[in-house]
Amino acid sequence: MTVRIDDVDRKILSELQRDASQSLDEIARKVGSSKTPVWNRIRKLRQGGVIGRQTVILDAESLGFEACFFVLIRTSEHDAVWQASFLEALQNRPEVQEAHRLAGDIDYILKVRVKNARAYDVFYQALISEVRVHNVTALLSMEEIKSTTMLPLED
Amino acid sequence: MTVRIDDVDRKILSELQRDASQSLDEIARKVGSSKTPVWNRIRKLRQGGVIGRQTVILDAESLGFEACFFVLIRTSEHDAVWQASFLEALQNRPEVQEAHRLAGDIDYILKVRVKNARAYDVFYQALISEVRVHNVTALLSMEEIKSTTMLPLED
DNA sequence: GTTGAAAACGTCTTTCC
DNA sequence: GGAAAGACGTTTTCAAC
Repeated sequence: MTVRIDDVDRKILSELQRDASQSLDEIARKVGSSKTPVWNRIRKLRQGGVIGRQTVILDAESLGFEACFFVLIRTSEHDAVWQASFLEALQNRPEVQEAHRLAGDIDYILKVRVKNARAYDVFYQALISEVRVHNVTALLSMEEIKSTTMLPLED
Repeated sequence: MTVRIDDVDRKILSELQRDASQSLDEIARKVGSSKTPVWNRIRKLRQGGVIGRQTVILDAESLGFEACFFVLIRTSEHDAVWQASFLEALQNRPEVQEAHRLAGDIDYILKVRVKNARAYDVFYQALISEVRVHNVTALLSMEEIKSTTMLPLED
């Protein structure tokens, strides 16, 4: 169930990720087409799951989220039950913004956004009491140099 | 120049990050207010930089971005010139979705989204030819368990 | 600070080429 | 598949309370 994506689709997606508040007319002009075909393509891409949530990016600092940690996790348990409970714990914690299962030596990496170091400790204590992990390393971000959700669609 | 944010603002922001395509009426109803005041608050939050870009989240896999790496970087150079050139290199590379300067042992972490392992190698070779780095470790994501830009505003 | 109304604008559908 | 047009809803402004 894969959607076929051509160059015009890619241009539309590129515009939408740059600024999702643009009007159809504006997008149509930029991609060299007109309202109806652009609208049909967007609908197709939405239905195909290529276009997901429409959202606004908020400024974390203004809202008091002043600490960001990358957490490297090693575990000794690799069975399905453990994995399911770990996964659920991550999904339920809103401070976890990203979670990836990794290849190699380190098993998981998390990106955790919290108000301050104390809030991270609360998170950490809660997590290790819920699921067994072998080894945890927290990397504290001093400065967010770059942060984007944009995919580079124009090659 | 900090914007004061109250509970109503937080509810509005929360709704906007959940679904930025909602109408003013809908948001107003949910936060227990009406169109005009909600509109004025949103404008204030936008001007104050609390609300940033409005975007759509695209499905990386559908678009052929099948590899995601977290890159841990150690450097021996810490002078301002080196840092500026490193920063610029990261800003100019669209495959770098996140870049943080860290406290401690590891100096930087990047999140790099590419089409495949070969594309990562191209990126890596280009980066180390542009700026001197002491040590680089790449962590390959096998599975994106969670990925969100939402901040937990309701405490 | 809220309400309500009006004008401008955008979306989505339908019809025709 | 694309253009045009229309019905409908939304945004934005403004005047009154």
